Amino acid sequence: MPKQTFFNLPDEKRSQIMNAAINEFAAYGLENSSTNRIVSNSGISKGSFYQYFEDKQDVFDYVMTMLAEEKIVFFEDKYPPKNNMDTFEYYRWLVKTGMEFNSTNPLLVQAVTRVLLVEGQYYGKNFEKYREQSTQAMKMMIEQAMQDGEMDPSVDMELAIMVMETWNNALASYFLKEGLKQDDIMAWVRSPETQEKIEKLLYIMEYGLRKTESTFESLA
Amino acid sequence: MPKQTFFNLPDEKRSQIMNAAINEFAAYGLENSSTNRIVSNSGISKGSFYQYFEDKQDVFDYVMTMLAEEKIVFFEDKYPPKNNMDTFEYYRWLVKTGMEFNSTNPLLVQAVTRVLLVEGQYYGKNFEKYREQSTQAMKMMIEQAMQDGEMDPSVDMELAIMVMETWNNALASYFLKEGLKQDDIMAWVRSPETQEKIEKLLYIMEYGLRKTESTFESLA
DNA sequence: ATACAATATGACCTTGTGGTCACATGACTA
DNA sequence: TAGTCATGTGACCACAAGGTCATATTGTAT
Repeated sequence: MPKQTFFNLPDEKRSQIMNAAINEFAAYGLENSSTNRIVSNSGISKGSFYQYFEDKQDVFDYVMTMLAEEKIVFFEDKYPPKNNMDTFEYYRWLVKTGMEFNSTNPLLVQAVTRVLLVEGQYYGKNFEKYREQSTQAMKMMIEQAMQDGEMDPSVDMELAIMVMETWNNALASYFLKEGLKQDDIMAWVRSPETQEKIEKLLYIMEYGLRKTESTFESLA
Repeated sequence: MPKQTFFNLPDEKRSQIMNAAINEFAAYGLENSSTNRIVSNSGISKGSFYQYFEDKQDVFDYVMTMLAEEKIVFFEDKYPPKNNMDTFEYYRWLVKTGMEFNSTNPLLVQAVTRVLLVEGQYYGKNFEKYREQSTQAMKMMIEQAMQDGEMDPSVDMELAIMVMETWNNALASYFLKEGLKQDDIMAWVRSPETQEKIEKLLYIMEYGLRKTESTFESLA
């Protein structure tokens, strides 16, 4: 956690510093980030930096906290369009709403994703609590789906989690790779083309690549 | 490419150097690797290093070349168990044989995977040719599957490639995360447990997570 | 044995890093 | 006005990085 001095700062200065940090982490990750650059890009002195934070890990932890808090606020007043949804339908809603959230602060998402996934910190000890939290949520969803007879029972829990984590990561990567090119990222996410792409991907997750009786019909 | 002096070296010394380099890249990636450590771990002097290589990118390029060459040699005398295989069956064979190859030199695989996927160099210019090569191979496989009516035609080419790349990466990550813990990695790959796990994963890729009429039966 | 080219060496260079600290500034109190 | 204390500052530190180069060593041909 940052020191008290940091929280005593005027809002504008605080967000200047955090913006510089987020930019740095998004561009360089945690290991290759430079406190010198963060300092010079946020217009504070080296000495001040160390009066606000313990070290750069401390800054990054706070970036993670910011993301978590913003996500909670964002989802607070979002509810699925209807009750008693099919689990897969619910997951589709989650994915789409998650993408809308990502659009509200893509750099923040990129910074965290880069460090957790790309730098592999996700499986380190520092982030165990976040990981367990998200795994737990997926577990509940999968159990629900199995109870309701929606999910193939020959797929065991461990495997199902791996599959869903894989898709979550793939979707996040897709969002960052394509989305960050756009001028208006939210418009891009909401466009019929992107929506159909997501639908199709999730359709493949549900029904697989192989041709069977049931076949995807454009939902556009 | 390394300089001629490097290829003049006795075999043992050459492989000492390359082993040190592979260990370094596997542990630290390319950006965070240290020529100083490579030098001291391979028992040569700093000066010699720069008489063999331009810089560390040069070393890594050669690591890539080694992997490609070893892979070609390995696959040279491996043929699918039967002709006229279903494309998905062929892909399953490819994945399993690929895992056997990975077991023959897991550190080399880890070094390259770490830099390409984890460090994101895969999408940079340096590796365009490797990427296009593998994309091309997948494209051919998918086209074949579509022609034969095996693959869902509502899945367009771009999407199918993304799905298969996603699974290739996920399988590679799984192999590195679990396999490197094992004493005898080849035995682990060939064990019925691992084989069934792969079968199940590929089954999900084919048929999806949702419960339908056809359901996975243990193949053990 | 001599001469010459190829190879090997590590001290040294610059640059950037994370981190410290003696001091300057400024706001608030007595 | 004088004193106090939180905040701000940048020169400075030790260290590791990638890379260079004058010199030492080795191998080979005559």
